[in-house]
Order: sequence, then structure tokens, then C-alpha cells
Amino acid sequence: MGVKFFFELPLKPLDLEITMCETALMPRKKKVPARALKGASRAGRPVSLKELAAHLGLSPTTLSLVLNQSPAAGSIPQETKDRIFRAAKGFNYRPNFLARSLRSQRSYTLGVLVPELGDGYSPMVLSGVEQYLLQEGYFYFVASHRHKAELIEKYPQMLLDRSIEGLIAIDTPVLRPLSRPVVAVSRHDEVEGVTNVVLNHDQAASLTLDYLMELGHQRIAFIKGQVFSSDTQVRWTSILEAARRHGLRIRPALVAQLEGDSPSPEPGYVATQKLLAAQEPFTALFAFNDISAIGAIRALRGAGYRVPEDVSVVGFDDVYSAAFHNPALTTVRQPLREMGRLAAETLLRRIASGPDAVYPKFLTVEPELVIRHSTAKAPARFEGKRQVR
Amino acid sequence: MGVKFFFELPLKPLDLEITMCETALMPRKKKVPARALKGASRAGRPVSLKELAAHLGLSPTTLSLVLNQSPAAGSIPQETKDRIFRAAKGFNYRPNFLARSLRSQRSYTLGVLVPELGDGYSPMVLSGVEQYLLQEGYFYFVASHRHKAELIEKYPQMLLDRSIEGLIAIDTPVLRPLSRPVVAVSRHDEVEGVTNVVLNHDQAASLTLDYLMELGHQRIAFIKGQVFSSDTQVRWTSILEAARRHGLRIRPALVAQLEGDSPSPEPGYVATQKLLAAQEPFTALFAFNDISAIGAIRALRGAGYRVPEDVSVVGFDDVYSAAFHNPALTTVRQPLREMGRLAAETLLRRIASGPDAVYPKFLTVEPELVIRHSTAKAPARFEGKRQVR
DNA sequence: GGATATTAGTAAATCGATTTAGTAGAATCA
DNA sequence: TGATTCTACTAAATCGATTTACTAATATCC
Repeated sequence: MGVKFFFELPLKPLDLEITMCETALMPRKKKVPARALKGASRAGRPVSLKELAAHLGLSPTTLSLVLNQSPAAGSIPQETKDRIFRAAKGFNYRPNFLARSLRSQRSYTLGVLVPELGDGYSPMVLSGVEQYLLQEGYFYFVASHRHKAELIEKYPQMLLDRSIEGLIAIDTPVLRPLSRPVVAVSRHDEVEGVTNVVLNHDQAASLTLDYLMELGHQRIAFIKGQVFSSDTQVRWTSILEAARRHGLRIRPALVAQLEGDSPSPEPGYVATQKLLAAQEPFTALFAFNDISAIGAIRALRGAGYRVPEDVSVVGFDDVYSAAFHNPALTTVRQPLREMGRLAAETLLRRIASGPDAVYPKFLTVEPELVIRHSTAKAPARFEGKRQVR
Repeated sequence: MGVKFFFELPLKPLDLEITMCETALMPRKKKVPARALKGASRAGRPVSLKELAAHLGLSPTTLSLVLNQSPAAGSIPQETKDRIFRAAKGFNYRPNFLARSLRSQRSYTLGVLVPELGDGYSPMVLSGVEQYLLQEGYFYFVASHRHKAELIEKYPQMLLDRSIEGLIAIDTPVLRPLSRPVVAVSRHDEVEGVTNVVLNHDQAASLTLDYLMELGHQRIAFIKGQVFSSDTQVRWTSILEAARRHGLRIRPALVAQLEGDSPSPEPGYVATQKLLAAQEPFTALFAFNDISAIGAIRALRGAGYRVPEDVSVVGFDDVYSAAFHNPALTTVRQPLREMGRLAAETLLRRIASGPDAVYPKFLTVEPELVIRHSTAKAPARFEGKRQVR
């Protein structure tokens, strides 16, 4: 890395490039460089290395070596170099990225697969991915599959066909090994060639149960995630395990599951109604994510319960709207942005270290319990008249 | 368009391609095609047209013509064609996208510029863009500038350097004409070569004032957007105009402005506190967007007012969390997804029609007032003891 | 039977770079 | 003076396709 190229294919642009922006755009009417290139050349299109070379009476080779600051240009006198740089700048020469990529077999491009772009979760991870990638000179293609099996199947191949150097799969299954490095966020299956960035779900479950039980909750209801959600299984296992350690009994009637792929609070609303219908009293509810927690609160209110006075509700993820909600949600924060960044960083490292290098199978990040206003002390067992029956 | 290519550079994949996925990935240990290509060729890398041709004892030309269903392949007997297709499938031939793009001068790639990826607005537009683009065989690069002038300046050039065929700028200024077609979403300035997809703000203002005044509100407060927001100016002008038509007096003390670039409700909270501090009574508040409306509600509540009983609040955009909020926000819905789709559609059309074709300067979409629970009848002027003084 | 058309392809240029292996001429060394 | 080194470059191959302009062989027509 470092400041190697005149035009910086892979890295951040030099000052030079910024300056060049001025003329980088529409051909200005006036101020066309003194003698236009041999016979006005190709209308509209930017100048090529060959044309620039012809104009200078040099070979493309020379220009390439000089502009790339190749050590092989050591014998070229400074004066010639200056001429070349001046001409490049004057004619606003921009190397053709496709040509360079083809030749160098490097595309500096990744693919990112997400379930959904409008749901508060993926964009957050994406945001972390983005920030790191662009700063490292990479760009990325995004594809969202909206849980369609057909798209989950074919997008990885379409992205590979686009010469990506690696793939980041966010909350998306990787059905089989790919020919390039893959980093998956929030996946737990082991697939050859895939590094998984995962949350420490044991810790998340422990933290939450600790907290709720300290508040005096014993009757805790749970909403599991949709079957297609990557975290559903693992998180549930962690909860069971933590419950065992905490000596908490999990009543089957107090377990519901999200259904349908609506990214709205509706599935959480429905699940909570089922819980209420089961007539098994509970004083706290641990939802699969923030959005379903919001649906749950709505259902509880609809049934006449106050949150948090009668029932405490804990969400998961800490998406933007969690903090804005009324009451502000107590939730298990996943450091989504950091996870995105870590995924990007790991992927670039893997790309740099070649296909045969060893790679981590799992990278774990820690959750954080964010206590806001949707949780409170458990109501005294048989006193509160509004207590969930 | 249509089903032209064997491998479908630009369009949706044929069934063939799906089937091919099976072998498209890691080289399986077993089931290597009978005779490997001449001397095992290039380790790991996918087979090239030349190699495939050599293996078949034909020229690359022939394969190219056949695989692309070129009319020039008319004289090639079906048997040969079948051989070629079989070999392509058997060796899992995938054309090199960079090479094709270089030759054909088409990248089937766009750039999308957004301010922020985690804010509920851009991802929604992006989602509409995405869905249309992928279905048309295009991919896109995303870059988020987070309102940094430097990035707004240089990203368009970086994207152009990546051979994009056009640019979509979401809520982002286009500082100067680019050499490729641009569609801007929610921008109102006229820049050469830029098509603007805009909301009918006159209608939005009218709709809202109509509604509020019918509910009996006369003292209406306003929160204007940040200066960097594309819609701020236009929307305010529309509001002034609608107020004039409705005979509504806008009191300077009832106008606040968002400050800072936090994508949280905090700026709305601060702005509302300023309004309250001005001591000028109001019964309704029209916020610049949903997020600031949420902040406003928080501030109002903090000051002891009920929403909507004491003060009605109207948001703008209808982001996901607007409906989830408590109370659910009454808001002016921008059809963000449709705007994204329209932008994408328009851009592809412009690309197809060439650089010299005429293009629309503005495309207007209609807002919709979504009435939920943050608005109600104005409290009787001097009765309600909780009325804003 | 010779001219023309058709069949079944191929050679070579091209897209726009990078990179290896030179080369011609001047300068230096022994 | 002849060999060697250095300077200042360049020719040509290459990346992996597409595409135009051919050709050789066979078939058809008059």
C-alpha cells in the first residue's frame, strides 16, 4: 500500500486527482488543449494512453511506466517525466479501469449480499462495510435477495461472474463453497472458505436473563426468530443454556415464533397475541429483535397491559428506531457497524493473503445490554391488578 | 432486450446458467471433465474461450459467435453448436466480464451516491433502485458521503473512473455536469445532463395545511430541514405559498430549523425546545421529516404536552419507524421506493437513448398524506388547560 | 462445365491498459 | 580500442473477450 500510482487504481486518490476533477467532466467548450490529439480522435471518449503517447511522440510503455512510478522508469530523465505528467493532467488522462483490471487480474471490487435494504439491520452493517472498503480503494456491488431461494442461489454466481474478489454475505446463507473468499455476518454454519462474524449469543442470553431476573422476573416469555433468520437457532440454544444455568424454567406456552417475512412489527404483534391467548401469565418478554419487540408492545397495550409497568420487553439489535420508540427499548445491542467493518477488513486481509492461506472460521463480537425504558421491576406476584394473568 | 446471450451479460440468466451453478464454484475433487484442457492450463482460474476453443479444435471466433447466438453463426451446423454448448457447460465456461465490457464499451454498471446508509431514507430509495436494476441486468456501486464536501466532490469522478454508465444521486448535490447521464432524487437545482426526480412539494404542503386547518389548527409551528438537505428550500417555499393560499399566517417565532447532521431525532428535539422557549403558543407542528417529528414529540412530552391531544405533529417521508412509533405518526408519505425505481428506470432509458437524446429535466411524483395517531382536532382555543400557552 | 452461392468456418484487429524482453546509442572502463 | 555499462527508450505479448473481413470447400444454377 502507500502512494504508488499516479491515478491510484486501488488506493485513495492523490491530491493530483482531486485537482484533475475540474476538467474531468464535460469537455469544456473553450480551453481545449493547444493542439488536439491526432485528428480529434474518438468523439467524446476520454483520451487513451496510446493517444497520449502518440501526442508526446513516446511509446505507451514509457507513459505507463512513468505514470505508475514503476521502478523500471528509473532511467527516464525527470524532464520527460514532467512532460508526461503535464500532458496527462492537461488532457485529463484517466486510465481505463476495465483494461487495467483485465490485465492485472484485480478488480478491487467485492460483492455484498443482503436480505433486504429497507429494514434497519442490513443497511447498518453495510454502512460499516462501506466505510472501510472505500477507504481501502475498493468498491462493492450490493444485491438483496428478499429471502427468495432462487436469488440466494444465483446471486453469488452472478457476482462472481462480475469478477468480484470476495463476497460478504449479511444474514444470508452461503449454500456452497465459492471460488473466492467469503465472510458471512451472523451466520453460524461452517462452509468451506467462509469466515463467520458472529455475535456472542451466550453472552447476550446471559446478560439479558441476568438483568431480567435481577428485576425479579421469573415468568419470561420468548419470541423466537423466523426459521430463515440466521440467528434464530443459535440464539435460542444460548437462551436455553443460560436459562438452565440461571435455574429459569422455560414454559412451552411462553414461547412463540415469528412467522412470515414482513420486515414490519406485524409478526411480533401476532406472536404476542398468541402468547397472550395461551393464558399463561408472564411479566417479561424477550423478543427476537427490536422490530418484533415494537409489535409485541403494541399487542400488549392492545390487550390492556402497560409496558414496562405490567410487562417488561427486551428487544435485540438496537436498530435506530429502538432508541426513538416510546417507550425507548431496552435491547441487546449488536455492534452492527463494527461487524460490517470487521467483515470488510477480514475479507480484504484474506484476499491479500491468497487463496491457500489459513483463515479464521469464526470471529466473535460482544453484545451490550442497552437499558432504556421498556423494562422495569417485575410487578409483585399477586398484587398488581393489571398483572398478566 | 430479450433472450439473446448464452451467458447473459446484460440480462437475466437463462435456466442454463442456474444449472451451471452447481459446478460454477470450487473445483470439485471428483468429476473433472474427461480430458483436462491442454496441459492443465492455468491453475484454479476458470477456463477461457481460447482454451475451450483449443479443446474443441475450433477457433475462439466460432465459439463466440455460437455462444452469443450471433446471426453470423447461421451457417454453423447444429451439431457443432451442440458440441460447443456441451463443452461450455461441461467446463463451466463463464465469459470474463471485464474483457467483454472492455471490448463492448458497456459495463452494465451504475453508481449510486447517498448521504448515509443507516438513516431509513436512502436505503428505501436504494431498495427501489436495486430491484429495478438487477432485474435489468445492471449492478451498481454505492458510495455514501456522510455530507463531507470532499467526498461529494470526488466520488462522482471515482465512480466514472470505474466505468459506470450513469449515476444516481440520492439527496446529494451534483456539483457540475458529468460525462454520463445522471438522475438525481430529491434535488431541485438544474444541472446540465441531470434529470431530477422530485416530489410535488406544493401538493404536500397543501395537503397538510388543508388537513390541519380542517382540524381547526391555526397556530402551526414548522421545523425546516438542515441547510444541506436537498428539499429544505423547496419545501419551505411550497409551505409559504400554500399558507398564503390558505390564509394562514406564519409567525416567525413558530419557525425553527434543524441543525447538525446527526441522523437521530436529536436535532428535532432541540428545534422543538427552541420553539417552546419562544413562548408563542401553537397547537400543531409540521416537522421536516419523521425522525425530527419523533424528536419533536419527545420534546413536547418532556415539556408536559400530550400528543396529539395538546399538540398535533405531522412528519414527512413515512420511513419504516413512522408507523411503528407511539403514537403512530401522521406523515406526508414520499413514495421513496417508487422514486428509486423511477430514477433507475429513467437512467437506463437515458443510457439506451444515447448522449445526444433529449431528456426530462424534472419528473414529479405525488405525495400522500398518511393519517395516523399523532394528529387530532385542535384543542378549543381557551379551554384546554394543557394547551400550549 | 464454369460461375455463383452456400457452408463452415478462421485470421487478425480491437478494446486499453501492463509488463517482459529487448535495442540503439552514448559513456565508461581497462 | 574494444568491451562493458548505462541511458532512454520501444516492440510485442498479454489479459479475454468481440467482430469484421476473409477463405477453402462444397453445392447449385444456367
